[in-house]
Amino acid sequence: MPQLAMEIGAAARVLKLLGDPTRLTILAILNQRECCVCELLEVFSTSQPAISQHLRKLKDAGLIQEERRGQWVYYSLRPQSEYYSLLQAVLSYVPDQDENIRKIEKANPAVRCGC
Amino acid sequence: MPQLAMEIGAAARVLKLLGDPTRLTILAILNQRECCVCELLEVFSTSQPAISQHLRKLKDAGLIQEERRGQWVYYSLRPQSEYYSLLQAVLSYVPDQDENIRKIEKANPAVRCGC
DNA sequence: TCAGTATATAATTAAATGCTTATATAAGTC
DNA sequence: GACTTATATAAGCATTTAATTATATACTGA
Repeated sequence: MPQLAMEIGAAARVLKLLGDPTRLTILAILNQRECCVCELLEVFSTSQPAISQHLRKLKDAGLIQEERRGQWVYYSLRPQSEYYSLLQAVLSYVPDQDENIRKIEKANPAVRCGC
Repeated sequence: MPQLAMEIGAAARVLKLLGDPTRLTILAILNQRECCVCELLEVFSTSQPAISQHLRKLKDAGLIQEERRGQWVYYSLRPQSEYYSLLQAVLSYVPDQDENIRKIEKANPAVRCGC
């Protein structure tokens, strides 16, 4: 069902953000599970600053939110976003990220010591 | 309802095409009515080659199709596209283009003589 | 306070993007 | 065939984008 119509320029701006494979994958992952940066790093073969910069763009657009917990910063989707349902609609066309999440959980980078 | 999952890189490529305000508007217009290039030109304050170049990208991606009729080339959405339902989902969040279509019909550039 | 880990920011660069102008192609009219 | 209209293509250019490397900041724990 269509939502409230948004300005077309604003929609294009959001879609442009989604139109990058790294960002789209980040969003698809965050749609299944919040993650910190070092967890997302496990998924991509790119540098940490590159991921941080993508996250910043998504945050600036209000699509995601961050929450610091100790030394980690956890990112999650921001359901209050005006574009949340557009995002959900798009993500429903994207494959689930179980594989990538398995990769994250296997590496388990956010916990260094199991003592 | 989610469709068959598509490759995430392919989805990003399509979304990148949608992430331009001119192209997104073109698609929203074509979703309501087929148009030739000179009709689309009425809507945007940009050059004819710019519009043709956007149309070519959309055609290369299989999102639209062209049909020549005399000196005019009419463009329309391509429902057979693998991405048609993603496109429809996105367009449902975009305002209707009645205003732009009125502009086209008022100018009526594809017919020069009413005799 | 120092060392280590997590993350962000800044500066630089290469590549991609979208526009413009100029020109080519195609069809229609006389 | 010459002229006009519609559209496409090519070349050039300015801007944007996404990456990299280097560095700064924030937190943790000894």
